[in-house]
Amino acid sequence: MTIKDIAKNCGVSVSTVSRVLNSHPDVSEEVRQRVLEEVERCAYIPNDSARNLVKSSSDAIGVVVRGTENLFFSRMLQTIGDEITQRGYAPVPHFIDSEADEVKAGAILEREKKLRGLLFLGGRYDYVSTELAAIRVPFVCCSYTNIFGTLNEESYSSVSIDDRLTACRAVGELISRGHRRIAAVIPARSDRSISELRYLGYLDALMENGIEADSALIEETGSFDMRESYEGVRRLLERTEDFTALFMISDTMAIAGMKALEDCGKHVPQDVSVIAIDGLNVSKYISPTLSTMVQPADEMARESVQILLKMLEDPGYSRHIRLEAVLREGASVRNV
Amino acid sequence: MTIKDIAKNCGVSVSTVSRVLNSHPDVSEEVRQRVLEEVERCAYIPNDSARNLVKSSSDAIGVVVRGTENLFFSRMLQTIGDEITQRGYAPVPHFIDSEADEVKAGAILEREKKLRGLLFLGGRYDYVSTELAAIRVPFVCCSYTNIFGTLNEESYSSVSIDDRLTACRAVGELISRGHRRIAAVIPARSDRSISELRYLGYLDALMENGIEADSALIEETGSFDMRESYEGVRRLLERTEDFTALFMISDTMAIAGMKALEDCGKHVPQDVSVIAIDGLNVSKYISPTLSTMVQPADEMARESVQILLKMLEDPGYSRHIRLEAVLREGASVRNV
DNA sequence: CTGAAAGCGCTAACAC
DNA sequence: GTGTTAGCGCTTTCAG
Repeated sequence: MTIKDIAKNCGVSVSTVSRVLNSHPDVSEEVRQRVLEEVERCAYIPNDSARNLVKSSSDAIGVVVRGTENLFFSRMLQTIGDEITQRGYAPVPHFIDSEADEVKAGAILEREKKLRGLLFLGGRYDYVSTELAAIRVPFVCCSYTNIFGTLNEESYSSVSIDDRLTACRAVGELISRGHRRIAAVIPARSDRSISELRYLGYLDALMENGIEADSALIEETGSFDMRESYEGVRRLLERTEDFTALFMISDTMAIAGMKALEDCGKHVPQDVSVIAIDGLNVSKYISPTLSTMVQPADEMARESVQILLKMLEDPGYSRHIRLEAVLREGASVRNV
Repeated sequence: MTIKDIAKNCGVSVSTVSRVLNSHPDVSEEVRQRVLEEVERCAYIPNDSARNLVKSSSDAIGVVVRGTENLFFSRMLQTIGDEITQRGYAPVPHFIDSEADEVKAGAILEREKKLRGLLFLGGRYDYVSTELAAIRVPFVCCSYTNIFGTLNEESYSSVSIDDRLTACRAVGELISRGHRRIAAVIPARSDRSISELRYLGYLDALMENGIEADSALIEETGSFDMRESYEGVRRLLERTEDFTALFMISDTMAIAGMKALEDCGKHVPQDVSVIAIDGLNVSKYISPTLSTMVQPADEMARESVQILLKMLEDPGYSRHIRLEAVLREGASVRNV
């Protein structure tokens, strides 16, 4: 069933059917009705590949979301979609695996949908410019930066929190509450990515306050997985109990970590204070509620779209914005 | 940059380039190398729309995932993808909003990617056959059923738990532990969907055990949202404290509900026992751990793929499988 | 082994 | 208002 069949069945030409399908004005009401009925009757659906192929441009903006389990991203996607629509463009969301190559996915999407621009929700922190050659439209890295890469700053935009600074503030909060022995459970010390950045922020805070980092207080987990976080905290506890606070680099890790503490007889926050980064919704509904640095998801989403649209108008425009994560105080931290 | 440009730059024809790109054997090694280098140099990416358009068939199986925030689905998608790949087909995942029309999305995807079959992860429970006319390939409803609809059983397959029975078992568990006053907080009593089914299961359990349903113990929330669940439980508590157990129809709702109980001074499970359905990972990491009926995600995923593949081989084949959800005991239920 | 050419289904000039 | 037609970028016969 193609547009030809519909045309034939209605006794009109394909262009007329095409006009009806695309709500062009130059069609008599009578013909429009006839075509619409036939389309309905046949449950005809236009072939999108053919449409995209012939279209020379569009008002489409691709949104590549990396990691389908990331609640943080799916929430932002909502705002981004609304914002794009409201500005007269059409969002084209595309989910990929958290291990997948977002640049490649973006490049394919760009050609397929004739995109005007791209928004990446999550991606690598270490692009080099040659691999970005495949992307020929303006793009914004949303919620991450290219701090470990060598990209020319003018060639793209980014909107995110300052991960290192935020981690530093989180740990600083613990220190200001009197904690000195602060453990950290992290996926990796040097993944050239978010884990490394937040770990560096942890070190910064210690340094700033004249506290010596103790490697016995640092445990690596290999991933952001809850099970691994749980086990990481248990390993930490087996090695030493000599700490009063625990810094976790994500909310989900913190939730699993708190459970490990409880299971080992350590009460939060009486025995151990816990602080994290992200500000997920669920963190408000656990006991005790988690103290966490909230990423301004909505603002991040809106800023990203705004910047991208400005890049479309004005080639050469680019911005790198660091938004502030603010502490949402829960009940997981106490003064010592 | 199209296949033509590559061909021209290499001094060969487009068909030769196409052959190289699709790893056909009939190309001299020398030419293959030349083409590959040029492709690399130009960061050329074939246009997928054009490919899909010209392709007459494929080994692609569409997986329409409804609801991007559903952790349960993203976990199943992994297994489904692996299983499809292993069987020699190619999974084409496609995420849509939880409010979106999965049938339409599936139909579009089917034509665009020339799918052999479709797998729906989440969808409406009340299809009528006319709206399914748009789908011309075998499909399996995964994790839900068409119990409120009028679809011909032979025209499709489904794999899911028996929601009503599972709810009945969950509440039955509470009753067997001595509870008689059992409250329920649900999105809706009659949404022709999962909420209604699980609510009916709740009523079944009461009925079977000669307990009269008390509408004062039932609170509707309007959605599965955590905030709404939290507020629902608070409303319930304001109205009555005369219950010893609480049935929540999903894990996330239960987590928020437990928080509401705690915030109102009700300890779980000392004052109120809580049980739910789903078996999310996170439910193992909250305090107290949640007692919940676990949906066999992996088995569901694998069965779905298996059935779909059989439907491809044997048109006319169809199955409707109800898998069993098993209780994962947490610490949220006590005997009274 | 390689090239020429016929479409895949659709849109958008361009005629009438 | 409506029809005709030239591609969009690619794969795939069919010749050579």
